[in-house]
Amino acid sequence: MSHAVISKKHRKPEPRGPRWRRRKEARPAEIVAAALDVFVERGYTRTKLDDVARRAGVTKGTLYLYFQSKEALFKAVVRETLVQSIARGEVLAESHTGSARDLCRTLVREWWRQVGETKASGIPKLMMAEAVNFPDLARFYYDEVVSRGHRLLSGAIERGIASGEFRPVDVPLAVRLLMAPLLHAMQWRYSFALCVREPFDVARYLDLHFDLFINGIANA
Amino acid sequence: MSHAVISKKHRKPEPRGPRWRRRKEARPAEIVAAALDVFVERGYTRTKLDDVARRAGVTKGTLYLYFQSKEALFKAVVRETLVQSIARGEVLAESHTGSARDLCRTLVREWWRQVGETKASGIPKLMMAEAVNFPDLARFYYDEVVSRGHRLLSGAIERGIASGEFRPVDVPLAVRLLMAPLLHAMQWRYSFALCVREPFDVARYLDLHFDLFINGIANA
Amino acid sequence: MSHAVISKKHRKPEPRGPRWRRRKEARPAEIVAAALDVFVERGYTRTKLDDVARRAGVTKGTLYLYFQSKEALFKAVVRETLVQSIARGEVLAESHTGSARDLCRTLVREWWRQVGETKASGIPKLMMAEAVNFPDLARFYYDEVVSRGHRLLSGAIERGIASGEFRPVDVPLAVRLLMAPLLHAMQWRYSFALCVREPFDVARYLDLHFDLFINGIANA
Amino acid sequence: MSHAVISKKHRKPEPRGPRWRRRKEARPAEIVAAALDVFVERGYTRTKLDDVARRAGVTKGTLYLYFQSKEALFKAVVRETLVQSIARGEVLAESHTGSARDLCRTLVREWWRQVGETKASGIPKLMMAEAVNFPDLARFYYDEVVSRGHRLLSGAIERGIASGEFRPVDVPLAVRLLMAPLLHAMQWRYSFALCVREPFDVARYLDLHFDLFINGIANA
DNA sequence: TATGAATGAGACTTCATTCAT
DNA sequence: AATGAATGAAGTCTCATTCAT
Repeated sequence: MSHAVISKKHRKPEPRGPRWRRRKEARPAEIVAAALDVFVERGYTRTKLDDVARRAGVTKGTLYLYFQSKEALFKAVVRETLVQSIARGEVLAESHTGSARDLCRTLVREWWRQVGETKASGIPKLMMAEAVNFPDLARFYYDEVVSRGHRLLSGAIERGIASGEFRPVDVPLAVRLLMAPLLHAMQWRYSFALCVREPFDVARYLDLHFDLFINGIANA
Repeated sequence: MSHAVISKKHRKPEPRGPRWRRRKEARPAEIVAAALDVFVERGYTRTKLDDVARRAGVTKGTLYLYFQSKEALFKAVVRETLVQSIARGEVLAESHTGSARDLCRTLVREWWRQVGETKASGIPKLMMAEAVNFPDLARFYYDEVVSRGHRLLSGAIERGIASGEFRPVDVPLAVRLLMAPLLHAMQWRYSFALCVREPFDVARYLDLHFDLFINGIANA
Repeated sequence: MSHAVISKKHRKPEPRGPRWRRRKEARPAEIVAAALDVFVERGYTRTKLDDVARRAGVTKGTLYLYFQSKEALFKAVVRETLVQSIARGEVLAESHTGSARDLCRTLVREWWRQVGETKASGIPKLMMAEAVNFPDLARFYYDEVVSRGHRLLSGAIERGIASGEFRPVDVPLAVRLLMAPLLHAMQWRYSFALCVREPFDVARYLDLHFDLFINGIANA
Repeated sequence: MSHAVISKKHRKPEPRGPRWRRRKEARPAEIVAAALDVFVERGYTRTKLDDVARRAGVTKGTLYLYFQSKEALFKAVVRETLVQSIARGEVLAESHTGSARDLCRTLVREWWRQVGETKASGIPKLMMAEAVNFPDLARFYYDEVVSRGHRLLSGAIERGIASGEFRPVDVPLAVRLLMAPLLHAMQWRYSFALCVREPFDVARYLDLHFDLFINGIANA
C-alpha cells in the first residue's frame, strides 16, 4: 500500500544530537531557575519560552512536560522564590528571645541576605508590574508573601509595643514603612541601576533606615 | 449573504467621543493622555495601540501621524509627566523662608497632591518595570525626574543641616529614605490595590512616615 | 535619543506589493467561499487558515478582521450554506397548492439542486465528522438545519396523511428515510467518489428512491 | 524545592490496566481495539496517540513497536473491522434456501447486529471523513467492504429478480438505497446523537425502511 | 489630516515521533 | 519488549505598523 496524502511532517527523522542527559527530577528546578533569570531580566511578556528553554538546556516542548503554560511557569517561579524566605523568618521569630529591636533587625537583614542579594529580588518588581494582568497570581502573592510577611513583621513590632520598647504606633502602617525602603532598593537594582552609574551603598542605606525607623518608634 | 463577521469594528460605527471637531493642536496631548491611562492600567506590552486610539477618540492610523512608534509614544508619555511637578517644587523651594522641616513637609505634600493622587502616579511603576527595556528612556527619566527630584530634596535637607535643624546625615541616602514610602504607596495603588481589599490609609501613612523621618534626622 | 533595546520586529518596513484591492463589503463572503472550499476538501482540522487566506486572496491576519477564530469561520460557513436552502424550502412549502407527493418531490429536487450539486454538499459530511468535537456547533447545526429541515419535510408528509394521499406512517422516521439516501449521495461525492471509479447515476438513484419511498407510503 | 509541576504523568504512577502481564501476542489486537475506540470517538486528527496508549494500557513508545505511525495504526483499525462481518454474510447467503426477501432481511439484520450495534459502527463515518486524506486506504476499504458488501446484496436482489419476487430494478442503485438508511443510523449515533436529545427508535426505523424498500421492489 | 483594511513576523502551544535506558 | 523524557515542526492567533484612499 502506497503512502497516503497527509503527514508532510515527521517524514525525515534526521537525528540531531543526544536527546536527554539529565534525570527527570532535576528538570523542574532547572527550568524554574532559568525562568527566574529570564523573567527578571526581560519582564513577563517579553520573556520568550524559547529563551527559558534554551537557558535551561532543553527545548520548548520540554517546558510543557512540566508546566502547563507560560503563566503556570511564572506562578511556579513566584512560588519557589519568596515564600521560603518568609517561612524561615517565621522560624526565626518564634525562636527569638532577645529584644524586639533585635528581632526586627534580624528579620530585615535576613530578608535582605536571602532575597535582596539574590536574583529573587527581581520578583517583587515583576509582581508589581504584572499584578494587574494576573489577578489570581497577585492574590496568591499577596496571601503567601505580602500578607504573611506583614504578619511576621507585625508580630515583631507588637512584641516591642507590648514590652514597652516601642510606642503604640499603627502597626500595619509601621510595617509598610519598614518594608518600603527595602522594596525600593530591590527595584532599583533591576531598573535604574542598570542604566545609570550612581553609587548606592545599600548596606549603609539599610542601616540608616533601620536606625531612623527603630528610633522613631522606640519609646523615649 | 448575511455576514457573520465579528462585530467590534464592522457592525456599529460607534461614535467615539464628542462630535464637535477638536482642534488639531490638541491631538498629541489627547493621545498622550489616553496613552498614559492605558499604559498605567495595562503596562507597556499589554497596551494595544488600538485601545489607546479608541480612548483618544481617533483611529490607530492617526497615532502614527503624531508618534513614530509605540515606543515613541511611550517616551512621550513619560516625558510629559512628572517633570512639571518637579519644576514647581523647585520654585517652591527657592521662595521658601520657613524652617527646613516645613519645606520638606511642603515638598512631600505637594508631590503627593500633584502626582500621588493623579494618574501620573502610575508612571514610576511603569518606568521601573520598563527601565531595562528602554535604557535611554530610563536615562532621560533618571536625569529629568529622579536626579532632579533628588537634588531638590537634597537642597532642603542640606538647608536643615546647615541651620542645625537636622543632624549631618548622608544626604543622598536620606533623600531615598524620604521618597521610598511615597513610591511604594504609588505603586501599591496600581498593583495589589486592584486585587485585594486591604485598607490603606495613605494620608496617615505619609504623616507617620514624615514624623519618623524628620524626627529621625532632627537634632535632639 | 538613541534606539531602545526592544523591537526587533517592525524595524524594516520593506513594502511588498499593493495592500488591498477590493472593498471591505466583499471580504466576508469571499473568505467564507474560500473556507467552504478548503474545509470541504481537507476537513476541519487539516484546514490551515493560511490556505484559506491564500485562496481568498488575503493574508492570515485579514481573516481575523472578520472572524474571531477558526471555529467562528467554520460556523459562518455552515450558516451561509445550508440554512438558506432550508429557508427557501419553507417558502416553497407555504405557497404550494398541489399534491403532497408533488411537494415532497419538489423539496427533494430543490435541495439536491441547491445543495447536492454544489460545494455545500460537503458540509453535512463535515458536520457529521466534527459534531463530536464541536458540540455547540453541532447543536446549532441540528437546530438550524437538521431539525428545521425535518420540520419542513414533516409538514409535507403530514399534509399527505391528512389528505389521505399517504398512509399514517411514523412521520419522523419517514423523514429520516426520505433524507438518508440524499445524505449518502452527498457524502459519497466527497469521499469514495474521489478514489474509485464507479458509475453512480445520482439522478436515477434519487428518482428510484423517490418512487420507492412515495409509493411505499402512499395509500393503496 | 517542592515542584509545582503539572501532574498528569509525574505525580501518580497511576496503574494502567491489569497487573498480570499480558501475552505479547495480544498487544497489537489490544492496541487496535483501543485505537478503534478513540478514533471513533474523536476522529482521526483529534485522536492523540497518548490517549490510545493509555486506553490500551501501554505507553506511547510501545505503539511504535507495533505500528510504524499513526497512519499505519489507523489503517490497521480499518482493516481489522467489518470485513469479518461481510464474510459471514457471504456464508449466510450461500447457504440460504428461502425467499430473496428473507435473505435480504437476514443480511440487513445481521449486519446491524454485528456492526450497527457495536463500536465498529463508527468506522464507516470515519472512513467517509478520512477517505480524502487516505486514498489508498479508501481504495482498500472500498474493495474489501463497500464493493464486496454491494456484491453480496446485489446477489440477493438479483436472486429475487430471477425468481420473480422482485421487479427488475437497477440493482446497484437498489443496493445503495438498501444500505443508505443503515449508514445514516450508524453515523447518527456517533455524531448528533451525542449532542442532542432526540428519540430515535432505530429498530422501528429499520423495520419501516425494510418494508418500504422490499414492498417497493416487490412484484405486485 | 484622518481613516481603517491589510499585513506578516512572531509568540504560545500541541503532539507525532524518536531513542537512551 | 517496554518505557517515557525529549524533540521540533507546524498551527492558531495577536498586534504594531503601513498605506491607498
